[in-house]
Amino acid sequence: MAVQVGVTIDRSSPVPLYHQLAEQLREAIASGRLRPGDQLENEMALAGRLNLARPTVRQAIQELVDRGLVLRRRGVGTMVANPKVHRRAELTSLYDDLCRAGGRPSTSVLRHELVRDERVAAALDLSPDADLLLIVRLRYSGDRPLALMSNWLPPAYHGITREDLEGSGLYALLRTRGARPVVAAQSIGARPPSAPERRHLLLKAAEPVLTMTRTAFDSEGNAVEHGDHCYRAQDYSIEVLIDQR
Amino acid sequence: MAVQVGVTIDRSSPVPLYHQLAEQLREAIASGRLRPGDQLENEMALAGRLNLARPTVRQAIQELVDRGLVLRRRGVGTMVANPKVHRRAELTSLYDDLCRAGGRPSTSVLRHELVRDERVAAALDLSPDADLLLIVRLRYSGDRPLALMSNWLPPAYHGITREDLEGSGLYALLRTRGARPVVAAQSIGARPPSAPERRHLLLKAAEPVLTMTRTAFDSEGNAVEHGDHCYRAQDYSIEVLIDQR
DNA sequence: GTCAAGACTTTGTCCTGACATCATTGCGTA
DNA sequence: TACGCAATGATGTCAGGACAAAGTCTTGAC
Repeated sequence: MAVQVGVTIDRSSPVPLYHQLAEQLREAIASGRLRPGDQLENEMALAGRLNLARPTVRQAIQELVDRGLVLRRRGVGTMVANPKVHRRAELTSLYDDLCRAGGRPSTSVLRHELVRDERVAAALDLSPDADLLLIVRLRYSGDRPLALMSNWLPPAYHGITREDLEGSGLYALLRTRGARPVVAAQSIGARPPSAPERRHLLLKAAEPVLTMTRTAFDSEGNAVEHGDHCYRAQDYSIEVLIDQR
Repeated sequence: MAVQVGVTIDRSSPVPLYHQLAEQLREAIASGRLRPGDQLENEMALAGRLNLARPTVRQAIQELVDRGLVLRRRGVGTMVANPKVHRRAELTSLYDDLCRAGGRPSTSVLRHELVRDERVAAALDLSPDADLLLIVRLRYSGDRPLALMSNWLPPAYHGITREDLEGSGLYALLRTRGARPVVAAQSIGARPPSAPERRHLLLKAAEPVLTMTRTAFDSEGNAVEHGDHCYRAQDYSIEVLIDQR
C-alpha cells in the first residue's frame, strides 16, 4: 500500500538529516515518483529503514506539511496532497516567472542611480538619509512590453550593475550576493496608467495597470529590497497562495 | 536582560502544552508586554521555570518563528521581531476586513440559487455535475459600493440562507458550519469594468476593477468555496504576506 | 591599547523511550 | 444480519539527555 521511496542519507554532510530527507521526498513528489493520494511509509518504518530516530523523520515530514505537499491524518498515515494545493507563493521575480513559462524575457534599464527617499527608507527600516540604489527597468516578454519596475536597494547591494540587470532577474542577483529573502509584504492594486506608463507599456487610457508594491526582508529582519511595479493587466495576473495555521 | 513573561501551564487541559505556551507568548507580544527587540528567556530557563522539557519549549517558540513573531539566533537568543513583519496574510473576508477597519459594511444579496458550472466544479475538485450554491453579493462600505462578489459553495454548505449572508461575512458563516479553510489559491488581476459592474459599482469606463479569484480548501483537501470578486480599485488594495522557508 | 584565543552561553540537531489519541478493522454477540 | 467493542496501527505529545555549531564576551599576551 505505502510507497517506498529511494532515499540516501549522508551523515557526513553538514546538511541536517531531516532536511536531506525532506528534500528527497519533495523531489519524489515533484518528479511524480510519489503521486497525489499515494501513502507514504509510516514514520516508524521510515525511521527504521533509514536508521533515523522517529523525531527526525517527523521533522522532515513536517517540512512537507508546512508546504502543503502532504497531509497527515492521525490513525491513518501520511499521503501526498492534491496537486491543486501544491504550489505555494514564492518570492520570485517576474524574470524567473517568464523563464519558467518559456517566454524570452529581456530588460532595458532606464535608470540606475543612488538616491535618497525617506518613504522608501522607512519601508526598509533604514535611516531616512540612507543611500539607496534606484533601479527602473522595462521588462519585455518577447518584443512586447509587460512591466515597468522600480526597485530600491539598501547599501549592501549597491554593487549590482546595469549589465548585471540586463542579463538576469533581480532576485537571482540578490541571492548570488548572499541575500536570503524570506518574507515580503505585498500590496496589490490597480489604477489607470500615468502618461509615462502609457508610453512605455503601449497602453490606451482605458486599459488599467496592475500595481504591486513589495518590501522584502531576510530571516533576521534585514531589508533586502523595496519594489514598486506596474504591469499590463491584460497580460499579467498575480498568483498567491495563502495558508493559515 | 531577558524579559520574563507570566505563563501558566494547565497540564489537565487537552490543549497541547507547547500550544498553551505559544499562545500565551503570542498574546504577550500582541498586548505589548513583550516589545520588538525584547529578548525572551532562553529555552532552558523557560523549560526549568515551567517544568517542561526543552523540546516542548522549542516547539512552542517554533510556532512563533513560523508566524514571523520572533527571531532566533544561535548563540544569542530569541527576540521579538520587528512589527513590520508581524502580520501575515490571513484567510479573511472583506466583511471582516471592513469591520476591523471600523467601516460599516452592509450587503445586498443579488442572487442565491443552485447552479451547475463545470469550470468551477473542476476548480473545487468536485464532479462536473455537482450542485453548487451560487451567491452574488454587492458589498457596501457605508453607503458606497465597494465590491461585487460571486461565490460558489459545495453541497455541504447549501444551508446558508440569504438572511445569513446579509448579517455577516461568508467566512464567518462557513466557520460556524465547521469549515476550517486553511489554504487558498488566489489569482489577482485588473481589467476595465463590464457594463453590469460599472452599474453596480458606479464606475466610469476608464476606472478599472481589481479582480480576485480564489479557491479555498480545508486541511484535508476538501473544497470550501470558490470566489470571483471584483473591487473598485480606487478604494481597495489587496495585502499579502509571502514567506518562504 | 589592541587583538586574538579561549571560555561561555544559547540555539541547532539528533537520539531513545513512553504514553495518548484517533481511525480502522475484524470479531463476537445480540 | 447488524451492531458494538476490542485489538491494531498510525500519528500526536512529551520527557530527558547528549553533542554540535555559532555568536558573544572575557582574559591574557604583545
